[in-house]
Amino acid sequence: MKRVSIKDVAKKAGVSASTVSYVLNRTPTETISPETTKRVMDAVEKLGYVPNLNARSLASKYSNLIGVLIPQTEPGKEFMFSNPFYGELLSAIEYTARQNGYHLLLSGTQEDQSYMGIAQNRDLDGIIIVGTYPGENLYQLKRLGVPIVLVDSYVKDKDFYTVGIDDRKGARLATDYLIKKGHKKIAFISGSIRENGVNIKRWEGYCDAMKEAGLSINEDAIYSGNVDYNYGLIAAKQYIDRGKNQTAAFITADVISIGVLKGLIQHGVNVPEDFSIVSFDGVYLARMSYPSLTTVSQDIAGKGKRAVQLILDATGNKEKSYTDCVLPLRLVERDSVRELRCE
Amino acid sequence: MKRVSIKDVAKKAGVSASTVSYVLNRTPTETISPETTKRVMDAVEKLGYVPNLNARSLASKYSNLIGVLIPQTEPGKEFMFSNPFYGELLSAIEYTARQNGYHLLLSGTQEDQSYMGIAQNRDLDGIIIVGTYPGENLYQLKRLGVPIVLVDSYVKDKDFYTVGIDDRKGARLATDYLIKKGHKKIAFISGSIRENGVNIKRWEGYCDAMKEAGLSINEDAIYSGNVDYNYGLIAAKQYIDRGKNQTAAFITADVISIGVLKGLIQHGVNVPEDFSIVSFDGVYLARMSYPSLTTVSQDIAGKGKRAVQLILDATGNKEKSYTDCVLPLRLVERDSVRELRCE
DNA sequence: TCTAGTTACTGAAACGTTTAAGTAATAATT
DNA sequence: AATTATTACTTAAACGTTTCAGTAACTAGA
Repeated sequence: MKRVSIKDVAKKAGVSASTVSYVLNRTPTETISPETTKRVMDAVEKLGYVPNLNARSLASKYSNLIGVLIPQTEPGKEFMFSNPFYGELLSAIEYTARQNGYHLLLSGTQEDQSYMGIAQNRDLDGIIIVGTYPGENLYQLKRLGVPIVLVDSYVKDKDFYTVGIDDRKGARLATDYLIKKGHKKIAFISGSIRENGVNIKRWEGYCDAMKEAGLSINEDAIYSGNVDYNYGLIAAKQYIDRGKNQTAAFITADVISIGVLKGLIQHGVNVPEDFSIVSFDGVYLARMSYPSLTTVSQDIAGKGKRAVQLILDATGNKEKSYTDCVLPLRLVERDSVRELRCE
Repeated sequence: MKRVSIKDVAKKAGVSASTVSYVLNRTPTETISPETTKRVMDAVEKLGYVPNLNARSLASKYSNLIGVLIPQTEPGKEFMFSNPFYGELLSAIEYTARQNGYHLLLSGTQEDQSYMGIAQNRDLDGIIIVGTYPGENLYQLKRLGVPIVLVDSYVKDKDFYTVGIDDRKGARLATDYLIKKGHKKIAFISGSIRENGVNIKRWEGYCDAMKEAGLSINEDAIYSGNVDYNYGLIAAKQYIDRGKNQTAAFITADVISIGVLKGLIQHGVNVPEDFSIVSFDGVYLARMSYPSLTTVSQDIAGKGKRAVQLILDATGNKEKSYTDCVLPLRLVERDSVRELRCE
């Protein structure tokens, strides 16, 4: 299966290989006559020539490839996407990249693992890392000298671009909403609360709101586990076991909320009649459930788009603008919250 | 940002570049002494050398890259993954690939678009194409001479490997189940019914079951649209508008079912009390809903795994075994079906 | 008319690997 | 002791591009 190379095109067009390259890349410093251009393009067409991007990237240090690292949420398990948020984000990244002639090199990551092998390998033009934490495996990547975009990370380092949201404010928005609706005993249900992670920010936002409203935060109102459906089931069970001491919850991810919803119903607790939920993310799932979820909705598509654009801009040598990108949030009211009348 | 190359390692270890290459690739025909091996490995370690896979693949025609093409379900829209099935499948593919030292080159596809540009570019070791239809853009790819795995396609061509399920049998399984539960008027709700697609097979399976049971298929029991949540809402509305003439439905995708579920509830039709649903796929979503869905469940993880393995085996020159891979199905009983007592 | 500039190319090195073929030293066979 | 094998390497070509540094022909300026 002989592949057609630039030399074949050159021969057919009766020019040198470099001329073909110049024609194809419209290098602005070179001047090629219209007739030659046409002859080359005809040959390209006729032979069905597609440049080999491996060779191009080897020669030019420019690969049209963006690496995307998404955490493997359950180590050892097959499903990287136990949270649909990742799928939607990836989808937006892929779409934007493709619109701009880029492709994606996708890899799941475990935290203990070096990112280097994945990243150094192929002269990537940029790397998008989702939800990572500070650590050596991350800082190593700086050596590559390519733009790196951190999505949803609280890593403080000027060498990285970031795309995120104001998690603290968002959590506050959610909690305030419940308070406004008359709730006083509000649970906090989230994934694991780790330093420099999004959940700790959301926890802070929750505390902000509670404190400002003069409400106390009881130990037994705090639930923390994995960010997945199963944990939602577990949290619901715990809520029952602990004695149903809250009338509402702020839940930091829609997937968890869906699990909680299911768990509660199984135990005869109805949402929103008996229990109100405001959650976070705004994935598609949030509108699919019954009742649908009132949630702090992120612009997930915007997040992916921005991440790619930051890399494109950085590659195109534009000034490092928007180096930290904070996207807006809005609370979407749906059906999972009941207004509590004052007793 | 000087990258360290094989020559740097060679110099440091006091050997030639080819020796380093031989050490690293454990080429079986070459013999390298233990001492040299150690010296090279030490140098690699010390310099933090990682081979450039672009160069490797240029020289060796072997890239450790698998291309994955997933249909962009809604052209022009950002979400390639409007059906969570794709996310789960991709996830399994990624995991298996990574376990074997491969990475994924991901691209969404529109049907009218040539696959060539995406695929020829980078000396892929194999290509996995999800849910495609016969067409020139597909057959062109044969020229590349790399193994191609078609997932969920009814393309008859011995040059492709396939991984799929028996859609017809699965649909029959679903419909039979409803019939066994006493239903006689059973709707068929699916994505667009196209030649050589999965939906036409599922339609056939539905017909098989109905015919065998001596049940008639009414025009107004057939619903066809997109494979997404929104279409489910629409179908539910149509069901109401057409006069609620069925007691149950076989729905060909869980996402659609979720939409139908929601649409019905909004119109006061309860599942399973007033209407029963058996659907297809077995995505996570199916257990998350309320009521959870009785569904014909595929081994999605197995599908992804098999697809990757077929490529690995083909690359490793093993005999073309399992060239057509049909994975098992099973009906998972959950809460969306009610038994109809005979009247 | 001579020099300097411009236009439209070409030649060849370079990118970082792999791998076929070659070589020198030592070991085994006759 | 001479020949053949084996071991442990090295050399150099090749993979398919890009791009720097020419170069030849023509044009413009003095």
